[in-house]
Amino acid sequence: MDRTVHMMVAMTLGRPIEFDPEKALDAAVEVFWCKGYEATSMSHLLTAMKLSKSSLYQSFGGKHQLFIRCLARYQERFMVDLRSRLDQSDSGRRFLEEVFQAVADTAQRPAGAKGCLVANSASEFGQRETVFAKPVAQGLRGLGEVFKAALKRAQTEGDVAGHADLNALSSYLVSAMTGLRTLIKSGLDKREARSMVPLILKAVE
Amino acid sequence: MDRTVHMMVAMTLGRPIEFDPEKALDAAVEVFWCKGYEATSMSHLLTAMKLSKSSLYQSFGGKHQLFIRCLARYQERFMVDLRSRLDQSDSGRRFLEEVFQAVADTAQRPAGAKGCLVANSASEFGQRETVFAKPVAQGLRGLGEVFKAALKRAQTEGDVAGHADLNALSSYLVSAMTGLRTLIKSGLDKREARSMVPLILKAVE
DNA sequence: CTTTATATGGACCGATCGGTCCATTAGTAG
DNA sequence: CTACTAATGGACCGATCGGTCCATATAAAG
Repeated sequence: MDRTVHMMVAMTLGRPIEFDPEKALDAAVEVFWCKGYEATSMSHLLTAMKLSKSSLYQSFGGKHQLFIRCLARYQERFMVDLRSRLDQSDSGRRFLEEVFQAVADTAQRPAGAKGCLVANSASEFGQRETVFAKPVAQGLRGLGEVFKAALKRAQTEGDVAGHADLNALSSYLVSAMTGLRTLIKSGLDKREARSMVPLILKAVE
Repeated sequence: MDRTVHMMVAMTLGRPIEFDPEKALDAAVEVFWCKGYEATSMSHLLTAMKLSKSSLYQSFGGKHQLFIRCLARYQERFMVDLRSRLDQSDSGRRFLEEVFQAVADTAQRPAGAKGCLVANSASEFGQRETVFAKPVAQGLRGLGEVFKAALKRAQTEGDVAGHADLNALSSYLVSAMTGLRTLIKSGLDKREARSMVPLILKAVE
């Protein structure tokens, strides 16, 4: 139907939306990030997102779908930030140091208490909620791939042995990151957190 | 204590209990372990523990208190097992290898999908639920102390440098354990899990 | 204006939440 | 036997859960 072409212009039909969907989504991310999925209620979300129940269901379609959107949004921001850090970093090795140091520095600070939404979700659901298991696993894999890219670069820069198993190493770094964040989340002392970074990176040498 | 003997006789007043409190507690541990605190409902617990609501509230006093009891029970069993493994181990270093290897071997198996109740709780609550934060932090500290004992032993056995910072190292191992379990929980491949163990233990050398 | 389409607020839904209460049951003590 | 104590089953509680529905509001199009 060539009608579609005409309709494109006419898309702005009906009452226009009164909120910024991106802002609302960010607010939802924040809530899920702080409280986890189960502990977050729709009324929490409505308050934080500042919209009515109808609007939420109309625009995001319920808790499950909203959460999946939130996971995706979190993940994308996270990855973009990580990749740009890697690009701007002096070396692959330095990048890894910086990333882990930055996380260690969130110890005993509000940001640290939230942990990582993907890691939190991995822990909350495991393989139990199959709908969430996929995006979560994908999120962890994504993190691993950035680490792998950093390791590859470090290899060319002579900071990592050529024969090193980068798959194992990057999985290890994801695990180390997850563990560090969990400990920080549960209140780990900042000094201790910092002292762990060089130990974590001993595997990368 | 002969005191118990006298009390035993006088204690048997009123209708006797019809269930084994320890079995019931174990069943509750299992449920919390699999589903987490929030996702576990009283009816789940009642079914698993095979007792009536009255009995549960009478004997355990509600979800919060029951969970704290479960945490304690899990922790104690966990610690006893770990310590005996350390005692029976050929060396401190070997003990660490064995422990991490054993965890890696739970990958893609039902046991792996449950994770560790203490680590799960650390992730679920952070410092948010102050009532649970204490036993959880204590649980993680306990694990760290076993690791520290193993490291001390490894030091005397010449497998760990005398100048090594055992506090930092043991915290690191707790973090590594937590991270590994989280990844396994989210479905990590067994081969990958195993390949991570030597990397984790590179910090111990 | 009317028509059309969407957004919004809020009433409402059944189900379930954790928790309380009480009548009944089951045992010991006298 | 009766008296007493404690355990049990189940009715019941208000609150909240996630989710639906509809009347109303607000825009553009004709």
